[in-house]
Amino acid sequence: MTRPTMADVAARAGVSRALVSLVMRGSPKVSAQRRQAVLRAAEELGYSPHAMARSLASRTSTLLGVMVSDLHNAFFAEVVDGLEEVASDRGFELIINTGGRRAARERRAVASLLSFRPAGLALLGPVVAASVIADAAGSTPVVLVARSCRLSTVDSINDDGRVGSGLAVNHLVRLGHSRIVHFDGGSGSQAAQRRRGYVAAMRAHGLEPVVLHSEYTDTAGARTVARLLERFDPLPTAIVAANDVNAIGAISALDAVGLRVPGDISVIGYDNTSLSALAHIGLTTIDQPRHDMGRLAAEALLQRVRHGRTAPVHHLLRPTLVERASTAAPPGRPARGRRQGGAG
Amino acid sequence: MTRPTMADVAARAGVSRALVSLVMRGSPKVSAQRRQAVLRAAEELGYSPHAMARSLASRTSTLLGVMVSDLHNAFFAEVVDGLEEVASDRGFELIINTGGRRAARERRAVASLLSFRPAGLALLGPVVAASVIADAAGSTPVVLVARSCRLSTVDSINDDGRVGSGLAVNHLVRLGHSRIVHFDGGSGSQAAQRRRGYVAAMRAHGLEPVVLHSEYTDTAGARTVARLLERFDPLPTAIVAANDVNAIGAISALDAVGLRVPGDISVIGYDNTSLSALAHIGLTTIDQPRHDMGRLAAEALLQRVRHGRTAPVHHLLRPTLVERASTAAPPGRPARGRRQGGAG
DNA sequence: CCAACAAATTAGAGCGCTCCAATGCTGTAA
DNA sequence: TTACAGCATTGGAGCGCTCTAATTTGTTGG
Repeated sequence: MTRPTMADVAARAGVSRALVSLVMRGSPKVSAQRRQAVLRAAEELGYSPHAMARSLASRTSTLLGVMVSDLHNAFFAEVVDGLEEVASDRGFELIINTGGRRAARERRAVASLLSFRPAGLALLGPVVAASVIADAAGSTPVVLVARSCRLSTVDSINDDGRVGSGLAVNHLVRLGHSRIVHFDGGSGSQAAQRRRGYVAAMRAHGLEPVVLHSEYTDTAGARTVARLLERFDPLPTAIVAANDVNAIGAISALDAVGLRVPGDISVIGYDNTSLSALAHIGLTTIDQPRHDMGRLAAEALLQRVRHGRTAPVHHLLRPTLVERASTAAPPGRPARGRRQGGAG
Repeated sequence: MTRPTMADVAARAGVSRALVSLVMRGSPKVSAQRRQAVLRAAEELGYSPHAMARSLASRTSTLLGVMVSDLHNAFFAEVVDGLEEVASDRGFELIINTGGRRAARERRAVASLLSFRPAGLALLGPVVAASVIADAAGSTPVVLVARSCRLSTVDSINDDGRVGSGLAVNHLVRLGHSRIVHFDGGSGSQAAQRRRGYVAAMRAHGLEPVVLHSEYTDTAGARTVARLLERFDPLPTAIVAANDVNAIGAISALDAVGLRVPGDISVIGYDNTSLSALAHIGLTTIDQPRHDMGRLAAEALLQRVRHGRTAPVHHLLRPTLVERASTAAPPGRPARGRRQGGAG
């Protein structure tokens, strides 16, 4: 029942425990003959090294702690996926727990992860106080994802919500739009940045920004369309929605009153969820490189671990425009194909 | 830099290391006075026990290994969420890696998890050979999720795809439908079971089953509608789609030729993805209790760990019908509200 | 044939903890 | 006073490994 240990392998191979240790760690200073003997003995006994004992003895860890505010959220699940990819590639494992967006639970979750003395700690969308983060950073490298916090001791990975909204506005302006409104995400995360990006981009084009309060849900998107119809005449020709779900709600509300997307009005989402990619919906949207964020987070930790970097890095990733079928030239303009610009 | 150990706390509190150990484990056989002293010393030094050293010494683990075939997939992400909920509730942590649906990688992933000597191992949708699973089960409790494999040593958690399709058919029959077709999921996971459940339920109602080959994508759903329109006259009055995405594709294709859902034809999905809940779509669908599957998986492991259960358990969860707006009585029948039955 | 050196191997302490057996300490009964 | 509980406390071995320093083995040159 109890698994074989290094001593068992050593006994079977007729060598010392230390030699088995060297073989297991792939040391070059072992004769080919003994190596074979050890490997065979290990094979026969079904031996594999005990990672915890190894970690304790060597005072190093191959564990990366990950505190996810909410795994249910597809955004974080993909970040974790990216983290895992890099980690396992480099021989590290992820140890994960969640904080449920509650500071007290997050604090306990972080403490629990730290009790394993991980090589590093990634906090995904934490709501916990900066002091807790600083504390953690005192005992292991820490990287923050989707949370900015300019401590001098932690790395951070964020996407640039301002740039994203700017891309959306630029795309619409290029198509010929000028009456472009923004449905904002209220108090949701990143909403403020997206709003600022929209306003800045509009001003940069000499256009008047119009922000309608909304939320990150489809019903909010639909309600905001209703307000739009009441208050605006003429209607705007394009909507920069708070996110994809909000855009879907807006589109269905427009559809319900006989307005065609993109024929009468263009709509652009944000997040590039799997939703937006459905052929039926074909939503033009802004993609956040979630997977890359996870990868970069892992890289940041491993750089500190393996290369002893101490200066903080702060990645601000550029989102990209994913053009699909919900945007086109405004009505009255020459109808062009979905591709703007180009030689045709 | 280096964190304080038990010896540091003992020295500061003026007691032995063993006493500190007792206090840390909450033993009742410590005088209140010493306990205070130890706790204060620990507090002052910022001491917290080293989980790995503890685990090594006590020959127990508070780690549950989780091998996910694909975290990118929302289904598994939610299962992990359920696992995590129960685990952290019981003082366990999850250690996670992925196998990318490739047997060789999965084998390595499992080995890597086992090297931490976890208290148990959950395999989510593994494709690896049964022998590998049996091996793992030799050294720690194992639970399989979304993979049936009747080894006598492992537990399993699955949803019953046959029951789910049966629910869909029953629902439609109750609404008055009799010409009900199934778009199947081809060779996708669970597709065969859903197909069998559909066929069996139709036969049970004395109806003729009609299965059209399709796939788990929206474009496949649309293509299959095209085939339906070519070949069937009269058209069926209801479609049991392969899954939600397939249903969305079907609905948009029906919409494109002027057929109304549910006015002209009812459509029912499968999976209850976040997609189906959008107000705009309002897809009637079959819900798999993903979160519960994760919870049950964790419970199964912990029962073996804590209560020494050895007999395998095999949970086959009943999916449930989630009624929304894409199903109604067939045309020609008295139009009723969305709720069938009842006193009204 | 032996010193000198490099390469291969090993003994043993130690990582931070748990756990068992042993110790000290009080108070009560004989 | 001694004996003996009963409880609180402690010493020390040991969990499975790594790592340093020491030892053994093998090779070469004088």
